[in-house]
Amino acid sequence: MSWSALERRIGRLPRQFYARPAAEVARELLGMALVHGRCAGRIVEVEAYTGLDDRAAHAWHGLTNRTRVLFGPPGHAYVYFIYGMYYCLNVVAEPEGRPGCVLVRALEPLAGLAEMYRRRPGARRVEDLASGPGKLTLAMGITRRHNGADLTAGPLEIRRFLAQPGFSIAVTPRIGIRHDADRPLRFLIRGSRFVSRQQRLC
DNA sequence: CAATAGATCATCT
DNA sequence: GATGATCTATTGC
Repeated sequence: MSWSALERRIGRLPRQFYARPAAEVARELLGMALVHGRCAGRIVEVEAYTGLDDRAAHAWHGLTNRTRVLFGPPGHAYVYFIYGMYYCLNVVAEPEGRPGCVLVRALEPLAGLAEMYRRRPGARRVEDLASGPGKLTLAMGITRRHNGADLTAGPLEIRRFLAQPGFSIAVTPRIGIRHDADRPLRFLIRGSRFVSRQQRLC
């Protein structure tokens, strides 16, 4: 196999992967590997936020200091602080100027488990390490320093990995929002033990 | 099991 | 000054 063919199968996702509608990017991020330092996890749950037409999206109010990176080029991290305590990691989607994004909600830990347990003292089982948006940023050591980070170059990466087992995708409404709460924009790997909540189909 | 309270602060009204 | 894309511990059945 040529190097570029191998890259396409196991390499870091290129910017054009992200320059598509948020729901499409969300769906395709399932099964990819999020990597930071020695820690890595398989993405098993995501939510799409479609931008200006989505009352649940931060970008719904338009461009502010906080939402600036959402309006920037795709393939960057949007990390925000919530409930005075937790960080949430999003991936900026859509072409530049359109603020769609994907919230990464749960990971199946793959590597660096000892480090993850150290950062998540409350976790008793592997399933507790990164089964929620706030948990996974803790486990992976992601903070506001990563806001705006380029996922196609730099320490935080998303990679395709070889030997991806087949899986099917479940779709449900998004979790923890008030507005636009019925849109089917949450995507999970069906049957995964590592998702934030058991699936409610729609 | 399910339901609920409390922690705690950046952001925007 | 209110709110929020959460998590954990605790209470109650």
